[in-house]
Amino acid sequence: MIDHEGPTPLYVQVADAIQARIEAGELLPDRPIPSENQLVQEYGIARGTARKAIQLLRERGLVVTVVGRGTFVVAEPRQG
Amino acid sequence: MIDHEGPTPLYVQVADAIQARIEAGELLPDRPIPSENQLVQEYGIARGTARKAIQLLRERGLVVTVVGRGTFVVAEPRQG
DNA sequence: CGTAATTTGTTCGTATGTATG
DNA sequence: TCATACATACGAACAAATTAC
Repeated sequence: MIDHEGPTPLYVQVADAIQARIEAGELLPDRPIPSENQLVQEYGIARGTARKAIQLLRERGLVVTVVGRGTFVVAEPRQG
Repeated sequence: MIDHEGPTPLYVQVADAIQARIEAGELLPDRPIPSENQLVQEYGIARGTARKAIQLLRERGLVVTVVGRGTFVVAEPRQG
């Protein structure tokens, strides 16, 4: 699922994978995505890599992060 | 007692130190080891580091942890 | 019964050092 | 030199379980 060798950075692959899970309806609006540590487990990556992936998703406007709580799928997947 | 500079990770040093205290009979079977906050004070470390040290001791089969109570020295230090 | 204090569990924020390409 | 990636470590906030009052 994640290619640790290929040219695409891991954090981009992980961000894309999570985005796919959101668009597939596996991860629902206002509900949390897996925690950083869970992403570390699921994808076999370092925490810093998980954080960069989540940061990418924030920049894409797909999630919001709350300290001490987690990162949540935004209610409106892009809109005004 | 704890070397904050050397190559050995702090959490390993702290785990080793606690194990030594168990083997020396300072920390007795079925009795609690110092709480995470006490370890923070005693060793001048962060709580996360104390938790990683305790996790190591659990993996070594030396202690068991109970939520809201504490971490206890196992009755049988390895046996069948 | 409710409240507070203690203790472990979980989560994100940040910084540093190391290694690789 | 820079980006990527991992490991370590400290800090802060939030949460749940237990115990004392």
